[in-house]
Amino acid sequence: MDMTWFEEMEARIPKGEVRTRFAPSPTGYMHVGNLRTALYTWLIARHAGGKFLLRIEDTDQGRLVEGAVDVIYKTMAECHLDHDEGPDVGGPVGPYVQTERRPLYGKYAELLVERGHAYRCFCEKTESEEDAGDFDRAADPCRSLPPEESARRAAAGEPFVIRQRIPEEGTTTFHDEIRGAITVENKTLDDQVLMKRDGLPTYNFANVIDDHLMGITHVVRGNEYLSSAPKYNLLYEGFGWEIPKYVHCPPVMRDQQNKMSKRHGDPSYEDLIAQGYLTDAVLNYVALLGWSPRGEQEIFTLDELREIFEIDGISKSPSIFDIEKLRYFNATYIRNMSAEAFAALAAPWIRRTVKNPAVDPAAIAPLLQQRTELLTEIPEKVDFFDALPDYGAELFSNKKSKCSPESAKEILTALLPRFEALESWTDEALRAVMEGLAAERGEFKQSGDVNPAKVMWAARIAAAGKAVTPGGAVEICRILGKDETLRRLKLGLDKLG
RNA sequence: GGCCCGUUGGUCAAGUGGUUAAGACACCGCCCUUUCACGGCGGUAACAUGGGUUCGAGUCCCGUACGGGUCACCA
Repeated sequence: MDMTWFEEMEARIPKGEVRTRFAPSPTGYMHVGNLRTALYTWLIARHAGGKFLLRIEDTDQGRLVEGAVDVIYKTMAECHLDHDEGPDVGGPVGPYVQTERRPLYGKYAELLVERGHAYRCFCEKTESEEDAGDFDRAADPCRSLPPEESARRAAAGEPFVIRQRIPEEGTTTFHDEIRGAITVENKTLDDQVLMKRDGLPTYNFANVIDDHLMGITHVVRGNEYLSSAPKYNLLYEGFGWEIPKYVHCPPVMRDQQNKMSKRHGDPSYEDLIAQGYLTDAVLNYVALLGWSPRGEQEIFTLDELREIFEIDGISKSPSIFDIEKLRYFNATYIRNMSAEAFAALAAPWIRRTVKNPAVDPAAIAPLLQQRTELLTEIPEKVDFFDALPDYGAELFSNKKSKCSPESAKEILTALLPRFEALESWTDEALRAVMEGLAAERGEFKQSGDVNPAKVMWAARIAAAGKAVTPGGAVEICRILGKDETLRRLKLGLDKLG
């Protein structure tokens, strides 16, 4: 074996900095759980001023999806999770696509065989999954094959897999950053396959090799790998490599029992965006799902998160994804935007139902900002600006403002000529007219102030044709414009007979 | 089944031997209010369970229950 090759590989590894990696397989979409793992991984690197790498794990050709890698790049960029090294930007420890790293793994497996930490197994492949679990290393004759014979049979072309040689006795302890030290007995570990019969590495083996060769200092991944961690450690020890820190994140659940899954119809990141959620709100929510900061603040920018993120704030137990709370975060993000930013964001959603070019979406947006939790609910909220809904006279009845169809008729009758006479069609003017009418009608509050409730209700119903609207009579009439408002008030009077 | 991990209100969660057991979402009530929202104030609601250790346990130890993960030549 050519030792200098291994030394060269070692020499490429950057030292003295925190390095983390996100290693998704290209499935065509981003799970919420994956997004959170990506975020935590990125935060750990950025908090420490280290490097964040992207590695594509595409060894499962069967699951390959066209364009899926682009989805990963696009999502990461959209979420501002920038990477320092990766397939697209290169880096010192490439290639960053697992299929391109294929030639590496066999060499390391052979090295392990030479050192006695792994061995060739020539046994027949077990076909059924049930039997596969029954592999008994004590009974495997290959485990104790003399090295010369093993090498001879391999050279003769006999097919084999390479298995890890787990010590029979003793225990292995590994350290998880979230839970602390965990010790297991070696006899409960199995001689897992490292290299498959087809010469390709298994996932676990490829991971160890790649993480080491890429200088990964913190291996951040799902809880499901917790029980294979001791085997990883034995592998690192077999190579004489430094063991990275493990951060096993608990899963994001859909309910008490089940992980979130596409199969159960749970939304992916892309689905959430399509449902009207904002990227920043999703990231903020997901950051707090399974991790908590020290104080009571909940709304954080990515920069703030990067400042304060600590691994020990990650929780040990699974978290249930609560769409209601995400909704709240989303609403908060919408409210906290500048009016201009919201107007720009809302405009296309307003235009879905408001086609009339005379109505300016920018005028409607301010009415919406405090009333929108999801962008997708905008179109139905503003549809009445485009076309007056078909409504019945009973809509004028309202207990709280003490309005009835009869009083509405009086009000509209009195309002029409005054609106017609209005020179300037502004909020102030409209308000003055309506409050003036209420005063004339003797509608006052206990405090003695004018109570325009009844007038406003009648005007708003006539103008909007809906019981619930964003904004009040004043704003709606102003946006509608004089001609359209007058037309609608007359129409209302018609309905009231 | 073996091994490993976990368990504070409906949900997210703080809490690291002494607290009236935070806070947020949701829910309910009140206030504000031209509808609906926003906002403000208040309320209901939790340490899975049984034993220890200790002057004192949500916090430490052991057992039990429940949940999850894993035990593939899948990733």
